[in-house]
Amino acid sequence: MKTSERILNAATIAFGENGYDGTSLDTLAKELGIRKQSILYHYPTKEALLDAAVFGAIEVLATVLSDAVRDSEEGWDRIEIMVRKIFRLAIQRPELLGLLREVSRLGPPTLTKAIKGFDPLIQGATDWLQSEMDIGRIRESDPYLLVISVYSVIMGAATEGNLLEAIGIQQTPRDVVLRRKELLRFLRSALIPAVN
Amino acid sequence: MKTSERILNAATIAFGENGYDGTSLDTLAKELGIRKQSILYHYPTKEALLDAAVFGAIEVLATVLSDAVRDSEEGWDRIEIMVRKIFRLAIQRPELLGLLREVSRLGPPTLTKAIKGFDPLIQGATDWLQSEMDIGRIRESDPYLLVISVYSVIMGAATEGNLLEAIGIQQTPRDVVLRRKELLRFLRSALIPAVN
DNA sequence: TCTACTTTCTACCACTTGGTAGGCAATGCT
DNA sequence: AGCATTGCCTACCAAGTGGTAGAAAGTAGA
Repeated sequence: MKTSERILNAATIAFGENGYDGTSLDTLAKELGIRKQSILYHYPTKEALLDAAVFGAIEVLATVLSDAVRDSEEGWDRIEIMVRKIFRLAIQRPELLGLLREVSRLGPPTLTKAIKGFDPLIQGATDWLQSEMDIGRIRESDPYLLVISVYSVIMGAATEGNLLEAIGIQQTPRDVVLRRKELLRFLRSALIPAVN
Repeated sequence: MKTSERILNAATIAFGENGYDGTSLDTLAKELGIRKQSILYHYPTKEALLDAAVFGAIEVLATVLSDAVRDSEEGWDRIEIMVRKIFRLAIQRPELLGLLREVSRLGPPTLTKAIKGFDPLIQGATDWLQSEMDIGRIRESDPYLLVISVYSVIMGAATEGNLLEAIGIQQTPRDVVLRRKELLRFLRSALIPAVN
């Protein structure tokens, strides 16, 4: 793997797990077995490195989600597949979601750029939700707010593994499946119109 | 107000908004119009200051919630009042929830202590949920996992104000009410058994 | 007034931070 | 061969980090 990619991967993990301020270029370099100046050669500043990591994370997320859209039927089925894919991402690469959460805490200017990258995703989801509402497959409400709500719910559920671990609850794969199931039931009953 | 209290308040806000690593004792002192050494007189280390801030935040949250329990009827009504109180807290003192989220990212040893402080709250909520399930007012499921899920959902919803702000959505009080309403409907349909 | 205690301060310190300047080997192009 | 470019390095720096030592200033009791 190219050095610049190795740096980006390590940075994504470090920023996602320890936060931006909690990550120093020196320790990052030490992990990679190189000097800090090599990092600064590929990414001129620490902030540029952060931006690159965030951009990469958004790209991965966008790919995962658009794959989900492509592979899935309409209606509830699509939401279910999306949740499954995001959960898999949260297990396999928890640092990605951690990084996105970190960005939302850091605020501008990084958050502003990140939002820009997210916009097509949000726009697409909003439009789709609206059309689903129009044909009555999803309950009527403000689609934009709904996207944000569902986003934060999924985000919270997918990243609550840390918490459980700290409390001392074993996180067997089976437990993860259970939690995902719980969330899906949760989302389903909240989104699907009552069948009267 | 006593100096030690002023320090604690400022620290809670700073840690909650900028994170632990993003807050330096020097800037904290400058905000307060004192020297860093005065902070270190009242709190011997930075970590001790963090612990004190976290303890205070948990205490406030515990007070708010136990007030909610005292003031409310049983069943769904109680959950609704709790959500309202937490939302009010998220608006009036967003740094408290931010701090708790930060702690869960920092991990041990601070998180371990925080969990200990939280334990009575979780225990009480779990027992109560179990009893509600027993009499059929809330759907059957693992009460412990449910507490964690509801916690992260509320946390996500209550702190998503940052996100919305960054996206550029106006956050009028009316919008907050709308989002809270949405969340309540969400929780309600997920928790209350279907009335067949 | 003398004394003991609390609180805040100045003066430092060792260490880490992100970043600059420039050297040096490898690579590839002419 | 000559030469520019790429990639990683050593050497260094100014600013900031949490923390120590101890002086100075207030405060209260005898």
